[in-house]
Amino acid sequence: MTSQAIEPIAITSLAEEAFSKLVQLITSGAYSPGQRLSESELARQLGISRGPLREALGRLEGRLVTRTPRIGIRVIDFRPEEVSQLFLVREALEGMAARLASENMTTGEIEHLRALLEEHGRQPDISAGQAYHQGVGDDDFHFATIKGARCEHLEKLLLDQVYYHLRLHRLRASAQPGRAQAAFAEHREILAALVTRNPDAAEGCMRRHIRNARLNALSSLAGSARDSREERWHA
Amino acid sequence: MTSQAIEPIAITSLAEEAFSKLVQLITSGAYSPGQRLSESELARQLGISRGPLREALGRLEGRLVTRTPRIGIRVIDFRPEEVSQLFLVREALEGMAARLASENMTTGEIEHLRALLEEHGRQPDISAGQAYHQGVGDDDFHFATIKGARCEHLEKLLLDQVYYHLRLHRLRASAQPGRAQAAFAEHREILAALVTRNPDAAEGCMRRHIRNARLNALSSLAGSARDSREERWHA
DNA sequence: GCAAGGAAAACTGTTGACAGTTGCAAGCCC
DNA sequence: GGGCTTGCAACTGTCAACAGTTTTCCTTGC
Repeated sequence: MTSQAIEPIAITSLAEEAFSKLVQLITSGAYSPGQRLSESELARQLGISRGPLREALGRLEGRLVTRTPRIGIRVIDFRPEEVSQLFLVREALEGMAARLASENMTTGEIEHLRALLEEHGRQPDISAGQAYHQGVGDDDFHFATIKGARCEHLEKLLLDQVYYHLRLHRLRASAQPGRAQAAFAEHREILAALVTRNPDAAEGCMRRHIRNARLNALSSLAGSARDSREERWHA
Repeated sequence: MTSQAIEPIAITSLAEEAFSKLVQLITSGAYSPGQRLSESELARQLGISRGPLREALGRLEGRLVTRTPRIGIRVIDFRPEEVSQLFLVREALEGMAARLASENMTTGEIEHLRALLEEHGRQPDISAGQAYHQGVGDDDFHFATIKGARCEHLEKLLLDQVYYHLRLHRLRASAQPGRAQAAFAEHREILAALVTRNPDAAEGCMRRHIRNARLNALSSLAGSARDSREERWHA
């Protein structure tokens, strides 16, 4: 007898798979903000009938698309003042996340964060003031901090909504000279507050960091420089 | 010639109407947290085919219902620690809303809020420590404060998500003796900060108020007293 | 050349039918 | 009596067809 465990077949549906696929397509830039999505065309491309597709699009409604009855579906498109608001929401939620992280993160997680920043600090682009390339997933400073907060609601709002919106709008970093360095320095201040388990400092530093990111994003929008599809939504 | 303006016919769809109807049904308590919803039965009761209903349920997914493929739909049901988290999110968002309201509310709006509290203060139930009956819509202190913040993202998150969840779970107020009076007093402190246009004070008072509401809700849950369907999600 | 109108194509919204799956009840066996 | 198995009804997931609406393109007239 072999002790090979049999993996259960993952149960899914076409609607679910279409939803995931569309989230990935939209947030990766395959469609621009404001772009019209044709249900008929999408169904053809995905190789499914329109029923489950409509269901998936329903799930996306109010998150990444807007639907006008009888007209169709568009990828959401924020006005500049809405982008600004997004950072206010982010400030509130990520400030709270940092506060909770200072209380709930394990020693190992904080160490991971420290090592992450150390590695980030070796990027030549930062000292040159050009860019701050962050990792993805666990290697992203913000992602790791949010996870460390141990608050599913917060996490869900940030990762499944706020961050999608940031990605969709390609908010640029380092448009201002020296911003990459400043962002990195701010990360280090946040880490210091986490290490000392100081909730007020953690929240305060994170909020200031997001406020600076907001100012940076706003000046980018003022320049109307939407020429790059490179994802820089952070700092 | 009459100058009677002709109102355009509102364009909607069965899916949209079903969505609105379901939101109302779920948040008004027609279905309990965790309850199974039958698509076949709902379609019969609403008098529509299952297509648009599935679309409406798709929109509700991740907001007020969870779907398990091939099994069906359930009204969301938060564990106690998730309820607690909901108040942390609320604290962050409503704290920010109060900050923005102190900066953005018109004199008329602040006056309306003052009049609202004055009227609330005449409720005999409050001095008796029994309950704090709040109005609905514009006559609700929190609702009015959030509107006064002038931040659509914040408003949408709070009114279309956080508050739905609070209503769904029937979080009780005034379970602790004296809570109604304390809640009312806290409202007045928030108002004072708004009147003086002090963002830090407004945020600080609102956050403390929500923290106290959280403690109150948690002690209600500890008592496992879910015997009333009366909607008291506030204080 | 431009604007208006009409026709056709493509689209969106909805329904009903079919296939596969799940849950419940009844029957049988120990 | 309890547990297990089987069968059937009801359900969920999907598709294709139909009806109504919108968009696009072409023609005509000024």
